[in-house]
Amino acid sequence: MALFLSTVLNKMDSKCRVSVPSAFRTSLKSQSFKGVVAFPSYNDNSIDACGIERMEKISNSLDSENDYSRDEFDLISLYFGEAEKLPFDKEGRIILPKKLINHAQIKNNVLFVGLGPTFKIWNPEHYKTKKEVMIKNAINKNINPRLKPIPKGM
Amino acid sequence: MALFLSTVLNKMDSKCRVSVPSAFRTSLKSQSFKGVVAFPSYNDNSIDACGIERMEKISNSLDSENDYSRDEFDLISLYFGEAEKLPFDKEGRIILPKKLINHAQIKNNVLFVGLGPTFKIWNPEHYKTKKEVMIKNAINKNINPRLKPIPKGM
DNA sequence: TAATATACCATATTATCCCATATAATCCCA
DNA sequence: TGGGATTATATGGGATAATATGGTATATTA
Repeated sequence: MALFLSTVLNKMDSKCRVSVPSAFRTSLKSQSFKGVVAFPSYNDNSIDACGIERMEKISNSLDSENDYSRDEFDLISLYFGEAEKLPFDKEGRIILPKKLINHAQIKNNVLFVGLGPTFKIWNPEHYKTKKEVMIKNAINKNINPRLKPIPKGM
Repeated sequence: MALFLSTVLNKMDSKCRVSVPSAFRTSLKSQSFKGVVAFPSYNDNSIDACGIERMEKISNSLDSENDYSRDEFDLISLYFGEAEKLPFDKEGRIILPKKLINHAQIKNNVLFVGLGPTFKIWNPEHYKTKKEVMIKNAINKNINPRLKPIPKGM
């Protein structure tokens, strides 16, 4: 499964094209669909994105035994309706649909932020704000910024 | 899993390249990504680093059953955004990104300090200070410098 | 035909490769 | 065990390739 790391700032042109960071493209190289799957985030004004494999896995899990609640099931279903397949062009760019641009209020600058199995696409200014809020919140609630997993076999 | 030991001092050149100590490279040899993953440390002005396997484990735990609260999840997400995949060149060097150089205030000298499953990259002068503080603190609190197994966390 | 989307080409910038060399570590055999 | 020979490592610089990004031409479709 793909692993997305780091933060990259790129530019969107007049045709709404943006280069997906080279490192992200490399992470996706082995997947069957050459591009990304993107949909509006429900938590904030950003775009969530990942490779097709992840969507296929989620799709399969919906179709077989799972312990999703009715509400969770409904929410996940919504994602599929709003998801877009965005293929790479020859230069490794995708075209951002108007809907997603509006949702994330993207102008010229586009920020790609790795989140492990997924990544987010932001208007950089909004990300800055969001980040500050997250850090402030963590300090307030005294959350230890320690990577707690390493669950087993580490 | 990799095991990083000992302390090595190397130099960063005008292109921000540094040799990763040969022993560290050997520890990483079996991993799929030929390089290191690095991110700013929250606790001090140093760079935390490890192999890709460790990040993959954490990433997988995010994407499957986990007991992270929403706040913890946000905070861990920040790690991925700030982490950088730094591949080895043919000579076993990595290129330190400006962001990390600034965070650790690295000039020419670069100190690699093994920490077991991870290692740290320091400006040697700052490490010296940090070390003195740690030792002083241990003496004050009368901590027994005995190595016991460390169950979890990093 | 107009409007839109896709493919194709050009280029500046940046990162990567490739080679050269000094130093340090290791080997190997007398 | 000593000490020269050999190999590995760290480091420097120039050549080469990849990336991001802009623009033009061709194809689609309304």
